[in-house]
Amino acid sequence: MTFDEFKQMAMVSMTEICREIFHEKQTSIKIKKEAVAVKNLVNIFNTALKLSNEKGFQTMSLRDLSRNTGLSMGALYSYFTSKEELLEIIQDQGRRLTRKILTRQIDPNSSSDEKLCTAIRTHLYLTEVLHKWFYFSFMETKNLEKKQQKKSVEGELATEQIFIDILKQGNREKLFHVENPILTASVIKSMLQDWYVKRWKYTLRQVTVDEYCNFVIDFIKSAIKNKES
Amino acid sequence: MTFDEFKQMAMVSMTEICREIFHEKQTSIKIKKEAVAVKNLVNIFNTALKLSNEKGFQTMSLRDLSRNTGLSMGALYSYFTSKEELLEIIQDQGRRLTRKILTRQIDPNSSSDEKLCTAIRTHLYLTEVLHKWFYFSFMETKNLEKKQQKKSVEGELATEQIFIDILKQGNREKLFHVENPILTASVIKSMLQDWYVKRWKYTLRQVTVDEYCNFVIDFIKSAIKNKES
DNA sequence: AAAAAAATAGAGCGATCGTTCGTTTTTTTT
DNA sequence: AAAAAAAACGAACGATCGCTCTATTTTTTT
Repeated sequence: MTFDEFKQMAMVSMTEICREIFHEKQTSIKIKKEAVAVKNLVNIFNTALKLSNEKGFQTMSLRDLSRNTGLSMGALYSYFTSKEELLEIIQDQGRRLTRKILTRQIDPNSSSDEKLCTAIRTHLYLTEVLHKWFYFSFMETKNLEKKQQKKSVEGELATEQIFIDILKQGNREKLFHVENPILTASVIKSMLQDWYVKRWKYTLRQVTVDEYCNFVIDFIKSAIKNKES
Repeated sequence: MTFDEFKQMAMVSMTEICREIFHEKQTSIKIKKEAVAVKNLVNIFNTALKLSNEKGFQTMSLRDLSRNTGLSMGALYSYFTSKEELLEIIQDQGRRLTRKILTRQIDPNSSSDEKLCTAIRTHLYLTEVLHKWFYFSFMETKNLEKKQQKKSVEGELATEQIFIDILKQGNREKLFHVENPILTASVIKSMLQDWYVKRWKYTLRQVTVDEYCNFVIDFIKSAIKNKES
């Protein structure tokens, strides 16, 4: 799957998930018609992400959000009951999308070597498409309430576990030689994270997502490949 | 130098720098006596860092800061002219300390191999001791005004340049084989960053700074060492 | 096209924010 | 110990925050 196909898939999923949210949050959302609700939800989420990435969610006032979405204060509060809830919905929406796409991509019957490449590529493509959400999620986690914070941590550790499992499989297959799979997965994840956290740096240096992807795969493989075979 | 020695050095530098700030910011600071000023500045900075790391600088109100430092609102405003300025002073203070310590440690006449180890170790020790500041700086950069943001970016790129230079020296000395020193330095930096950004994860897994340090050095070396020699 | 329902608008509320400033307390000097 | 200087105090101010609620506009149904 190329990056452009990936991008399109994510876009479709975005409105899909807004439709899901509309049906699940009937108690919070005062709007009756799906078409209206979904259209405005997409607008609200995208605008909130844009503003939050510029100056942080806390600093973004709902009047900012009102001005930038073109919706009045009253209209906004037809889609969520509090600013806190908006934060939670956005986080939740991103987690759904991530899970939906990640599990779809990795073929469980492939070799550790292939799995590693696919996992890295998928993760980078995903964070490239959903850059704003990942950056937002990364920055705002500590502002969530404890319960939501826990979900965020679980999501993070789950992603890491995927890499731990791949590395262990690689050890069994004698393709990799990894003494400490946990720390290795940690540093792999830190490299993937850098792509969306320090996005400005790579934009500045005109590094594309495919270039970065290939570089990271080569770097990791030369660090962990089994030299005895 | 062991980690404990390193820790003590940073503590001394902390009050040193508060003394510097006191003398330079005479226009902002209304306090006359150095001893009083330095004592309270240290208190204010440490408390502000603590609160900011819990809930973000923007969310921390000056009444929070007042309560936690034991100083009144009026007293606080004897040490800075605005909340914005406080943010800038803290950022500036951290940058000074980083520069002061990093340049002190690396011996320009050593081999690339040694330099790499020293740079990694020093960076990790430094971020361990000044964890709160590094985390704060990382999280709050986007809330600075453009001019201060630029300083922050410059600091980041300067640190990265240190690694780029070491890698290039390693290529010349035939100790390393690094095709893309810029991207390699980038991912090295991302691993070092993970230590203070995802501190909770390593605390949870009971990984010490020395363990992480040794692991990262091994990982990087096995990725970049010249296999033809 | 009139009536009903749905959606939006935006002024207004109490709370809290950053900041100021006259007063009080503490420290230093005489 | 009295006078002067330095430091700390904390109530008060205007601005802005999240949020609500009624009036108005838009859309749908009859």
